[in-house]
Amino acid sequence: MRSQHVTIKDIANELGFSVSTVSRALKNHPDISEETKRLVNELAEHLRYTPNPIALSLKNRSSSMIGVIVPEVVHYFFATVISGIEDVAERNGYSLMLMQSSEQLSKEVTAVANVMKGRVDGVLASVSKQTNTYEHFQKLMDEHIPLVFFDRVADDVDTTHITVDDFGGAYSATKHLIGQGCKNIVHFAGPQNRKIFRDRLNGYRQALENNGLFFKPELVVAADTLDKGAFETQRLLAQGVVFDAIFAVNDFTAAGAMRALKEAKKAIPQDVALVGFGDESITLMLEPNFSSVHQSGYEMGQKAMEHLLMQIHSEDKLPTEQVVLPAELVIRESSMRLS
Amino acid sequence: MRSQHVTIKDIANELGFSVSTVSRALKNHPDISEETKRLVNELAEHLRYTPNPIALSLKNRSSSMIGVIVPEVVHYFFATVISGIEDVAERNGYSLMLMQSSEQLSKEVTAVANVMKGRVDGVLASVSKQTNTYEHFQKLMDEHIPLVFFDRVADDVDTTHITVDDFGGAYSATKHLIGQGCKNIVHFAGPQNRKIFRDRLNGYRQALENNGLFFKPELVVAADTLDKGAFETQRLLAQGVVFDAIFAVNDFTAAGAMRALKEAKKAIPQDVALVGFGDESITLMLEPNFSSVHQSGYEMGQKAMEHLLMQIHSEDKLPTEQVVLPAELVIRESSMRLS
DNA sequence: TTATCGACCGCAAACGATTGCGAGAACGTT
DNA sequence: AACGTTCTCGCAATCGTTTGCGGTCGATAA
Repeated sequence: MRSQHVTIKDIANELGFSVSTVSRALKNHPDISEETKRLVNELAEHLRYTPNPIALSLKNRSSSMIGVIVPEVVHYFFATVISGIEDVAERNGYSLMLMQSSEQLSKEVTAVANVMKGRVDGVLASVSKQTNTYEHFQKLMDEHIPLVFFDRVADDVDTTHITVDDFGGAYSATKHLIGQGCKNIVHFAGPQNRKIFRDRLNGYRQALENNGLFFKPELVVAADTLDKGAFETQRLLAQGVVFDAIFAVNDFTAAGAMRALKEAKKAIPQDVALVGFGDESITLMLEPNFSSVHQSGYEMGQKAMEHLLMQIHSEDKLPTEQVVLPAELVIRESSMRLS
Repeated sequence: MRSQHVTIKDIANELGFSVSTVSRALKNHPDISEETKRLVNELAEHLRYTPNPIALSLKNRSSSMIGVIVPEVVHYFFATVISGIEDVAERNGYSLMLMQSSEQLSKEVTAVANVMKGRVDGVLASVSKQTNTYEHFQKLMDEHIPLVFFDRVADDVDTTHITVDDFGGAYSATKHLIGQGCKNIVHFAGPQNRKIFRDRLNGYRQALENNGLFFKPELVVAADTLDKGAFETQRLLAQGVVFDAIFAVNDFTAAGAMRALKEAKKAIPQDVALVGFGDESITLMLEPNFSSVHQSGYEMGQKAMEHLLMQIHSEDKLPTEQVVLPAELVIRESSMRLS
């Protein structure tokens, strides 16, 4: 059961004009007399006429819809990005078509196919952890559908990327810990097939080497969840590995580490200082509040949408840009050893 | 710059058939010879023809799009709901058009207006905290656009609601605290213009009265954020109000209360037991882990979408349903006084 | 030979809106 | 009186697809 929308034709019939006259009257076209415009506009108002956007889409070959493909909506960071996208889109008269890949390549491919049928004017995407081929995105490019990647980018596809300065954020976090007198800094690292996680590791490493410390492979541990963070921290302590700081690839891992440290009666930050990445809300919920590298998903979403709009509105292909948003270290109790 | 999609007409011209023949051939219509079908399908495949969904929308007066209106995407609960909606929608060939009201009535009205122009086949909505009039939703109903509310429902609008058993959840949380020996249970309550918050308060009250305790208005405090939870807890302590448990309307408020209690050196749960609502991830991140009423947003999203699909596919208006999902208390350290 | 009948395919309208072009009326200009 | 203008408005094509109705052609039956 669908609603019966009032159309231009309804107005035309009622008034005895042709649809073209009504259309022009509504757009204030000079060819139409004031009297006719008045009649048409009054009736349109009375009938609550609104133009059918689907018909307009067909005519104009543009839908005012933006396809958004994210790995998971439930990740706080992605949720903030979506929020930023939505705000800019809404302000510019665009709507969002949301699809999630659930970190699966197959669903990502489906989503891209969906989007390629011509439903959308452009696409914003962040690739799934599973993605190792970029053909589907390349097809999008081949069809000349504007595409902008954010956060998790497809390195091979030649289009605009919006990322945060993972390297710089990791660098300043590590440097900060060194400044606090830490000598043996553990890094809980994420999967190295993703550039963002490699960058964080590299930033950590570079900061060590630039500040008179050695990079010790045994202090780099694969851990990117709360449970792994707790488990690996316990393991390090049990194995008697000497360390006085932990820089975690994300806040959940840091939270896990904190739990294990507390259980082992280690003082934070005196025995072990702690810095996370992401500056999620839990940094303020745990005690001590812990330091983290702030990355604004909201801002990323805004920037991504703005760049996409520029591409959509431009006549010819714009040069691709690599936008890197600053990642700012927020220092809190968990890493303040000096006063 | 838009892509040049291949259309049925392209195939028709290439092969020298009319568009009608091509259309029928693609749909395996009996009027078309096998030979023609083969030619058409081969060329369609070769040209990677995909039907233009916008043209189909216009023709069929249905867009296969569902409008989703939520207060905030960044709330974990809503993110899980969206995830549930998306899964069911995707499985049924529907796409999501996402809009957020940012808890503002004005943006909610805009979103509804957007959706009413005929872009969508149905709407799923959860109303903003600010919303106190339901005219905009009523208009949707008047236009016969299928509408299902979830979580925060508009009581006045006669349509299907999907909620969790807020009353039951609050009841069992409170009863549990009483069972643990608590005599003076504080309730941090949400805005009472929302039914869900009223229900939680009522569940709390009913549990008290059914279990031999008096309902004391001074123990009900308006607080629904982390900061307010912390602040009001401090205030209660400072004013010397006697209480041995807190049941908070959501987990963030509970987290705030926990912080204030820790600062005041109150033992949890010995001095004050604590139960939240929502079972968000922080319940496991804080120490002690705190009890909470679990509500499955994912399931709610699925149910909402399923009910909406039923309405969309039905010829005539279905009777409205009030679906109440169970809210299950998850007991953790923060409220286990007896062993 | 003619009527009948499948088999196969095209015309055109329709969905709702836009727009180039042309047409009719009224008016003024030589 | 003949012509040119200006003001208003309608026709019809277009966007991509579907579908009722009709038309053509060859074959078979009468």
